Amino acid sequence: MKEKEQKILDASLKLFVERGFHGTSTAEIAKTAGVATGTLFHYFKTKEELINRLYLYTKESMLCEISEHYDDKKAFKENIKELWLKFVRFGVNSPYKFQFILTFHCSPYITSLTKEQVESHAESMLGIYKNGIGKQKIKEISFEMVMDYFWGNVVTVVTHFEKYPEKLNEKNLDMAFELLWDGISK
Amino acid sequence: MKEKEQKILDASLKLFVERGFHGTSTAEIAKTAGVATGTLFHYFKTKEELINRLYLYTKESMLCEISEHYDDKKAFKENIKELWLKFVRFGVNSPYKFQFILTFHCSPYITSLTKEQVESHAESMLGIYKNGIGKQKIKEISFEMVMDYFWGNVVTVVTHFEKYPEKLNEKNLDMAFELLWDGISK
Amino acid sequence: MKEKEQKILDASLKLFVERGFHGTSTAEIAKTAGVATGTLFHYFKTKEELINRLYLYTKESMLCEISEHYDDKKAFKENIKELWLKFVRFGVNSPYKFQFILTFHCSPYITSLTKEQVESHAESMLGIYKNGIGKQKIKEISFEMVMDYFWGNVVTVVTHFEKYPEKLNEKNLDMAFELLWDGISK
Amino acid sequence: MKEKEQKILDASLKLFVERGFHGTSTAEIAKTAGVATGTLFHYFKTKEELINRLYLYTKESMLCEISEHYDDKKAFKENIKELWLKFVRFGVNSPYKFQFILTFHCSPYITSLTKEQVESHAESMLGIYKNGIGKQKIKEISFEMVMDYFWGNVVTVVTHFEKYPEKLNEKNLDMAFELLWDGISK
DNA sequence: GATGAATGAGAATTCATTCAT
DNA sequence: GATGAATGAATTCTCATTCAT
Repeated sequence: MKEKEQKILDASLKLFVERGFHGTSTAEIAKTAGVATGTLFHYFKTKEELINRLYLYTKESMLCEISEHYDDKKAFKENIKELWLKFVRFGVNSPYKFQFILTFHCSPYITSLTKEQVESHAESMLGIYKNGIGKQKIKEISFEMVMDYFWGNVVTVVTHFEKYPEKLNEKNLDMAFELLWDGISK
Repeated sequence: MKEKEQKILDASLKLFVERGFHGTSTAEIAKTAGVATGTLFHYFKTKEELINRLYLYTKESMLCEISEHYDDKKAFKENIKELWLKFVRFGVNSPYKFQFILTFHCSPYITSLTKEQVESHAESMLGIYKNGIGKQKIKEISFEMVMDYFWGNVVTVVTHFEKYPEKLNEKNLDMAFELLWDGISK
Repeated sequence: MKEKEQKILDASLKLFVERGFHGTSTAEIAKTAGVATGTLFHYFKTKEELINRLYLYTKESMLCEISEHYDDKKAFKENIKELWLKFVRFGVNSPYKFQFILTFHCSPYITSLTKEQVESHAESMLGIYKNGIGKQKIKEISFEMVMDYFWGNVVTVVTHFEKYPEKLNEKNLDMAFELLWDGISK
Repeated sequence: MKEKEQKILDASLKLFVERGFHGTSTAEIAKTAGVATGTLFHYFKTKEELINRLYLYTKESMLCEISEHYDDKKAFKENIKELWLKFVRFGVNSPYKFQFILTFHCSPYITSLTKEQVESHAESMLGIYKNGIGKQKIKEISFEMVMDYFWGNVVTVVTHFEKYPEKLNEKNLDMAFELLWDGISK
């Protein structure tokens, strides 16, 4: 990716999260990125294309950092905790990207075409779920509920540590995971 | 409250949730409410005042429906479940108001002055928390964490049942609460 | 005139002078006058009618205070000084009315119909002029020039004493008149 | 200065003089200037900035044309007449600029910051005044009064010749100056 | 007479987008 | 590729005027 293109993505990530899509003008993005407005439209045909490309970029960033593989040698709880930790760490380390995905996942600016382009984290979760059910480790609740609960928990925890950064340490992370685990495990 | 004022609040609640603050024009709000644009500005000096008054209104609506009292005769778990249910039911019955509070609670359009005007639900939660800790019913985690976890759980559950309305029944509500309870209880 | 009608005239005189015609809203006039907007439009069909009636009112006020008669017994200079003094005193004592006439005499809001309704001070001036020319007291310059010079002088003097109110005394008034007199007299 | 910027200044000069600040819409200015409304706001951030920049521009125009130097070789009267003529000629040749300065010099739209940026014509006048007093050529009246009288006279004369353009000739200009000179000289 | 809620055309200003350089 | 002047539709907000009470 060209340097200016990257700068535009970075600037718009920050601004879209802080002020929303309609609250951010392309002029501001260009200014923040240190380029001319014409340059922005050279790389991104429209503002909508910009936010869609930004969505692809952030989602890829996240999936890249997650990319876990279920490890049969480890205990089931370890496997799920590892996945959980990866999401939480991504959220804590890349708060803008995390918040962007959170905010714009359901927004009308992200076309369904874009959404199709990113494989969801559902697949890896589905494996874990089936395994957990099979081994009778987790309660018999629907896959959708577990998915939503897992993700909701990640969001809650990331948001919490963003509010109270001084609380972010291994012990509290472990405790936070136990809240999730004790909730879903048998 | 005057009839037209109410219609404007209703219309803006819907539109702000669906399209965001900057994504909704005052002309659209007025049209949806069935009044002239001038009328909107007769009741609300600026668009910002409108969203702030809307915030006060929705928050009051919620607190009005929650307004629980801790009942010593009931078991601790019953008490906390009742509070949880009230929030979830509010979210399910008033999805726009619930989503509005969720989206705009942290938005820069809501002034701190407005936020001061609504007593948070923290107070009732604090009573329950202390009681739970005292009776050694809940894990020894910080109050802030319990608060965030409780609220995050409510959000997750409401969102889930909005996605899958056919799943909304007593049994699934109970199961959803158990996810929370087993997480935070000793 | 009804009390509220008078209050509206007073309020609009002040506001039109301070902020101009378009810079003053009827709502502000009503508020300053202590009446409802509807009341303003009860007494004055339109904003334009208001400023036209205000023009008639201020012009009448002035002409009423001027209303001089040429006195053959007095010296020619005395006669003209008396007229000059009356204008200057009106300007100093009723600065809003004076400024209003000054500003709106040539404005497009005052219809020619309105202007016709007020006899100008030209008539009395014409008498003086002819007399002055006849007695060979004043230079042989056109009537129009004398008129404009006389009136320009009044405006200059009134404006000057408004800027430096501490200088307003008999001596300085006399000196100011001499500037005019020595200019136009032979 | 860019071509479109100049066209906007020219158009607003005409319209502000003819209809006043609030009586002129930015849309009209843009239309008259032959540019889009957006272009106006590209060069002038607000309507207020426009009128302030216009004030600087007109005042500079005038001072540029005046820029006299007292010439000791000439008679005192000649010197003062030359200055007077320059002002009158500016007013006659640039009636819009002259009227604009006249109307907006005391208006609240022109910020004091703007006024500071233009050196007044007072300085050259002060030199003439001191010289005149010193040579016992002019009456012993305050500097402020002479200033106001001189300027008031210029305004009167310019306005008069605008009303009666057919009267504008050397002879009448001389006569008009004599009105001023005989007024202030000993 | 007096009120002020209601109206909608019009005001100043913003902004995504284009295009000549 | 890069720039930023230029555009005009859309936005927030104002205001003269009306009319039911």
